[in-house]
Amino acid sequence: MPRVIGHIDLDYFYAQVEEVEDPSLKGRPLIVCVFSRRTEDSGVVGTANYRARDLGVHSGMPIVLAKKKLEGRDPAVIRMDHEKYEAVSARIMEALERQVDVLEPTGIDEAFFDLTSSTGGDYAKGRKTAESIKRSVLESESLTCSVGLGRSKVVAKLGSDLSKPNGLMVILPEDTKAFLDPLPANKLYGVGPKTSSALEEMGVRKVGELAGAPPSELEKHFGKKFAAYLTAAARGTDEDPVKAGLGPTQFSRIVTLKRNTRDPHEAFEQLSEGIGYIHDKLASAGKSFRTVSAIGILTDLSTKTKSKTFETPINDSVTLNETTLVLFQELSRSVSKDFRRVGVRVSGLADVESQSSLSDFIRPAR
DNA sequence: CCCTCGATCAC
DNA sequence: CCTCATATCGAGGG
Repeated sequence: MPRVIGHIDLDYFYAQVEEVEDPSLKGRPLIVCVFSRRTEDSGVVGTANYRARDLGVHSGMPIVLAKKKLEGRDPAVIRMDHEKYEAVSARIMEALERQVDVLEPTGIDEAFFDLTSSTGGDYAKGRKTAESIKRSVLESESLTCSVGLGRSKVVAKLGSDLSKPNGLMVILPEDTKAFLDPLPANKLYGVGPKTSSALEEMGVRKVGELAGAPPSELEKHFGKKFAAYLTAAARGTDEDPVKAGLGPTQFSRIVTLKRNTRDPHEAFEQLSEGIGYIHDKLASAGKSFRTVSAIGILTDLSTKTKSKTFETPINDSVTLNETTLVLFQELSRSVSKDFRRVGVRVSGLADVESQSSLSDFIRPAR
């Protein structure tokens, strides 16, 4: 029996949340911005509403450029408030949990879900559930979303993508091939700019062409694993299951420096708030870590990292701070350009609880 | 098998 | 002009 997989995507999420909070923004082009505080308007657009998108603005665009495009259009410019969107997202995800068999959040504004067992593979039932999900998000949070339903994650994601905003697209298993074949290959989940241009060089532009491409050719360019994924994705036969949300496995924070430098103390100084933030995240998640990484983004925007892994999990802030500084001292010696941005990451997370829990002293039977 | 690091993706 | 966070993979070294 084919699976019934869904993907839900909250429409232009940050901007829509702002519109709900202040409906007077609705008629105007709106951009939610990440200010880097380097200069007055340095930074990028996080999300734009459709009014702004119609005028050529998109996420990732420098704020200065977006403002130019919106000049004379009475634009609303709002600073991103991540905590606010996080809270809305958490409420929605919690409600979704109760309406599907398995929920796998993949970002603040999107999630995969599985309806196979509750629908018994009946797509008409699946559509009903999807409609009811859309209704409940609208009623509880006044937010529109887009939902795709199909036999695999890749197909479901395409459905939500192609139907947005406020859409619902159901791709029946028997229609999958006709649906996929004519699409541009770069629409597929996992096919970004690099993969896309490599595919183009081999003469592959459509999903249908990718589906029929010789495996040996794909493996040569992308390696065995990714090649197999591409073929399955293009055929709508990727079997990747929807996995119930497993907690985070790393936390990181990156800041843009006020001015370029390679002085490790200056980098550390400007990052110290970020390190405090990481420590708070660890504490509230009840996690310790084994690995710390210092991250440097150089003036040419290339990335350099240096990391250290401890024998046993750590959770004290002194060690975190000291280690970060040392790593930056080492990192700055290895670079020939200044840092533009610096960051810190902790990974290899472990539950603080489990460190001294009874289970650690019980040898698993073999 | 583990660690380190860069690359890629997508947000 | 160029933010920020996370997961995953593969190469290279041990």
